[in-house]
Amino acid sequence: MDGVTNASPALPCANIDAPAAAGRRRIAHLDMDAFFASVELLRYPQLKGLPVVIGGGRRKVDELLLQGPDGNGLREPHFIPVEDFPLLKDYVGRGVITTATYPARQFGVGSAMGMMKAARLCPQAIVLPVDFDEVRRFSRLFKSTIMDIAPVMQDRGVDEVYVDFTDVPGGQREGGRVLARLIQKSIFDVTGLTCSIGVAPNRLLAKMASEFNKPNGISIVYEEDLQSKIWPLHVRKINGIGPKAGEKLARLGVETIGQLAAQDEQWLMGHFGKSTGAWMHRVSWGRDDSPVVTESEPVSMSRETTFDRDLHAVRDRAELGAIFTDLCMRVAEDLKRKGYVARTIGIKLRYDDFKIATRDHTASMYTADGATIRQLAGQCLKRVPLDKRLRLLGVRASTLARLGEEPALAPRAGAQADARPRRQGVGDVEGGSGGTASLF
DNA sequence: AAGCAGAGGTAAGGTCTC
DNA sequence: CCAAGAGACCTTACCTCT
Repeated sequence: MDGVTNASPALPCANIDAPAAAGRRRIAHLDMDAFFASVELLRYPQLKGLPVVIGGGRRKVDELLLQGPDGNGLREPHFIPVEDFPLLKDYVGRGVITTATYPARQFGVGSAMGMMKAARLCPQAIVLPVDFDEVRRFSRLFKSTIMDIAPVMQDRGVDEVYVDFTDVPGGQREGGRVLARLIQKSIFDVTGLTCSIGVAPNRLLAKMASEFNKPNGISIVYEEDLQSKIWPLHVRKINGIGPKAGEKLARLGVETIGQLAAQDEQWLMGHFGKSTGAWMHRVSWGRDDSPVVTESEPVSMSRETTFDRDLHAVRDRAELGAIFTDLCMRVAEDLKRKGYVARTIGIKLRYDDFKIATRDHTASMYTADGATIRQLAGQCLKRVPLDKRLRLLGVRASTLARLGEEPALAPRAGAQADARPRRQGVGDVEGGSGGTASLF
C-alpha cells in the first residue's frame, strides 16, 4: 500500500529459521470485513442496514456525488431513483461497483458489476463514490496497529495482510488464537472496524482459514485439519485458482480440493503445465513454505483509463492524443514521486470488442521523464493495429530501478533492442495506419 | 556450415488478485 | 447489451551469446 512501509527492515532470519520453526510455524491472514463499505458507514452511520453501492472511482461519479445534483458541494449520499437512471448513466457511464453492503448484495449486486446493472437490480440503492484517501488512512491505521504487536507483516492490498506469528510472544498460544484476539481487539479500538483472522501453519491455509468465520471471526487451522476443513472446499477457494482454472478443473471432473489432491501429479502437469500442475498438487495437500515477506520492490507502474465512449484512432485522434500524453505524464509523475526510473515502456489497448493488445519496448537507458516516456510509448503505438475503435488506453513502465541505483547496462555487443521489426504483426497495419500512427 | 544445449533477455498474451 | 484500475506472475516464443 502506498505510504505504508514496514517499520522493521526485512528480517533475513525469516527464511533461515524456517527449518527450525517448521513444526511450529504459525502464519495469520487478516482480512478487514467489508472494508470499503465499513469505512463509509463510519462516516454515515445512518446508512447502516440500507442497501449501499460503492464504486466508480470515475471522475464524473465523484462529481455527481460530491456536488450533488444541486451542485451544493456537499458530500452527502444520494438516493438515485430509477427515473434518474439516464442521469446516472451520463455520470457512471462505464463504471463498476467496488463493493456493496450486505442489504444491497441481497439484490444480487456485487463487486466488479457494472454500475448500470447494479442500479437496475437495486434501484433504491444509495450510491457513494470510493473515498480512497479515507480508505488509505484506515489501511495505514490498521496495519500500523498490527505491526506494533507483530512486526513481521506482509502487505496484500489495502484490506489484507499476512502476519508471521511464529516468533511473536504468545503467538503459539492456542494455535495463535490469543494473539489473533489481541490484534482484532486492538484494531477495533483504534479504527472501530472489525476483521477476520485465520491462523494456520502457512499462508495458503491461513488465507482460506480467514474466510471460515466472517465477519469478526477467528479460525485456527492445524496441519491435521486438512482433510476435514480444507478438502471439502471448492478448488476456487485456493488463492491462485481463478475462473479459468476453475472451469477447466470442473470440465475434468475436479470440484473440491480433496478431489484435486486425489489426482496424479503427472496428470495435472499434463493438463496445466509443469509448474502450475505441480503447484496445484502441492497446494491441494496444504503445502506451502513461502515466507511472509515484509518488503518488496515494485515491478511495474501503470496508468490506464477507459474512455467515456469508444474512440477511433483517426476520428478522435486529438482526444486520444491528449489522453495518451496525460497517461504518460502520470506514469512519469508516479515514477518520480516514488523515486524510480524505468527502462521498459509499454502500452495497452482494449478494443471495442474487449480484445486486448499490448506492446512494449526496452530502451537502453532508464528514464522517468514524461516526454521520453511519451516518445517511447508513441513508438509502441505504431506497432499495433488501430483500425478498430478503442475503449481503453494504458501506459506502463517496467524494468524498474531506484533512481541513482540503476544497474550498469552491460554494453553487450549487438545489443539489439532498437526498432528491429519483430515477427508477426497480427494484421499490422502498414501503410493504412501509417498516417494515423504518426499523428501520435 | 550446421546443429545442439542452456542461460538470460525481450516481447506478447493471459490469468489472477484486491 | 454490459464488463475499472493497478499490479504481480506465468507461459510461450523468439532471440543472442556461449
